[in-house]
Amino acid sequence: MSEEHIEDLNEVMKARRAKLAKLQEMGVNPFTYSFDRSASALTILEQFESFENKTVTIAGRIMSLRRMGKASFAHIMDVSGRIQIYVRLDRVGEKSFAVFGLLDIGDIIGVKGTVFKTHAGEITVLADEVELLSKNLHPLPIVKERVEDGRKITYDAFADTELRYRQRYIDLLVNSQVKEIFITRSRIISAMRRYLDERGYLEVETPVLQPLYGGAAARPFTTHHNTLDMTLYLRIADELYLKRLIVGGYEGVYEISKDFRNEGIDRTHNPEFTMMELYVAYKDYHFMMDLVEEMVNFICQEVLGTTSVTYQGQEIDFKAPWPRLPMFEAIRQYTGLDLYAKSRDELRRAAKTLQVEIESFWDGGKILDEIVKNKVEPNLVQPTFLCDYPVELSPLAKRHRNDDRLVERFESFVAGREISNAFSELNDPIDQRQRFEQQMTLKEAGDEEAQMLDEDFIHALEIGMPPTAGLGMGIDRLVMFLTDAASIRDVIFFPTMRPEK
RNA sequence: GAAGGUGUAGCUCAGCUGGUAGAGCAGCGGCCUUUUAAGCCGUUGGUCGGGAGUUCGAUUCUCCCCACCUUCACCA
Repeated sequence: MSEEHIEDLNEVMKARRAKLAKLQEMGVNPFTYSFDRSASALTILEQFESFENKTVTIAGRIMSLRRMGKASFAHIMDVSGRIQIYVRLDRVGEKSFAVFGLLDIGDIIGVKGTVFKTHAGEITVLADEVELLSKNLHPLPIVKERVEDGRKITYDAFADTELRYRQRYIDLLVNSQVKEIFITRSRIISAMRRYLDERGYLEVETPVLQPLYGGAAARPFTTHHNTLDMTLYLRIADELYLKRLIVGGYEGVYEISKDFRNEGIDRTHNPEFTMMELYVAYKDYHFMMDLVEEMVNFICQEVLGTTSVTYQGQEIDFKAPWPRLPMFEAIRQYTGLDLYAKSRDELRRAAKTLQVEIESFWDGGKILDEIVKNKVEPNLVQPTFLCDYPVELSPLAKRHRNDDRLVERFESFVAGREISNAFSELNDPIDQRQRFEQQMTLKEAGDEEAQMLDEDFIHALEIGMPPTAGLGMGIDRLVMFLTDAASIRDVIFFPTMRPEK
């Protein structure tokens, strides 16, 4: 603060500081300690009849200011909303009115006054006392709104996406719908917790820093521990640790946490994102499909009061049950080709026919995955379970009870995007070792996302894991669907950005 | 990683084929005691993302760099 160069500040900021100095000369502390409130803006607006002509104390940030000589109107905003205040010289006295004259949009104030309705019909607090609580020194974007024919028209919206993400605190202040999105996000997560807690699942925490990463196909972030002098990875998934807890005797555990994947950024991917993983003993993937449907329905009802939403112009209904579409049937349906039990070369030809680009080192599973990604997934607009994946794609999933080529796995899709991934967990340690070894082969062949062999995890399986169903659900994407957000950055407070130079 | 787009006052934007910048809002001064995108009068404010080049002269043309957006690639 002492290093601040006043001469570098622009005119507006200089004016703010001049006012700050003036206020201090007048004996006003511009950064106070606390303030007792008796009501929020919203409760006064909603319960006007019981507040009319009563005294209230409220606090909030000045968001608009209309001075008219010896009287002023302003809107102040607290977490619940905005309410107008009316400050008159003859009511607050000369000193207070002079202090009020030095206030700006962006200042945080406390007001004691009487609730009434103006001639124009707006519920307003007629101030008896106004107290500055925190001075604004950097001007806020001024966003003005007008209601015409019931529609809200916004003038000079704070719309620069880069600034909105970098300075989210401003975005939250001036774009009211942004605050709503994040409140909805919170409610979604808390509804999910409630659903899981009510069913007796135990919320747990497992390591973020891991000597071996696993549980998903992804490139990790690497870091280093000084004292141990060892490389550690930021987790790409919780899976292998949560399954160790099932081995340890818990019968239902879940974790809601950040995972980190060192990959591209676009509107559905952020390097750190929130994942919910759940493992339930003695259950299989059929149980997990039922659970996903039911849990998402529960969340929709709790948060939105309905299961149908509009996402980017598309009507989507989460109402259970969702279709359960075996992968090879889906491929038949959307490409006309039957790719079941085809050789790698046959799959290559199919990819070529379908104009799906593939890499030379890919095995049959990976080629299939690419075909599904391009030809099937975009069609899955309404919530759908795509199930029964080829075994090569799922090194941690259990073989299908009726088909050795497949695993008991499903992913759920909405608007062409995956929101969950689950399977009957592989608990045969011998099979698991072979799958890991196959992954190692892929890794050597150049697949950077192939998984690493985790001896301790196999050791755990050798101790014995009950049959278990496991689930991973991307929270950010779920939030996107329920808030109609086009970009993952709209549902993450502080998305990863390059630093400003 | 590739292609395209954008970057001008605190905010939202305008600036045609090069002549060193404008508007509205905000700010500042004045008038105004039920206004509300308050109004009226006056006024301040910009290394035109950064750097280099071409030119008598660059916000405008060229090149490099930076950030963001979109699409693709990659990725759940």
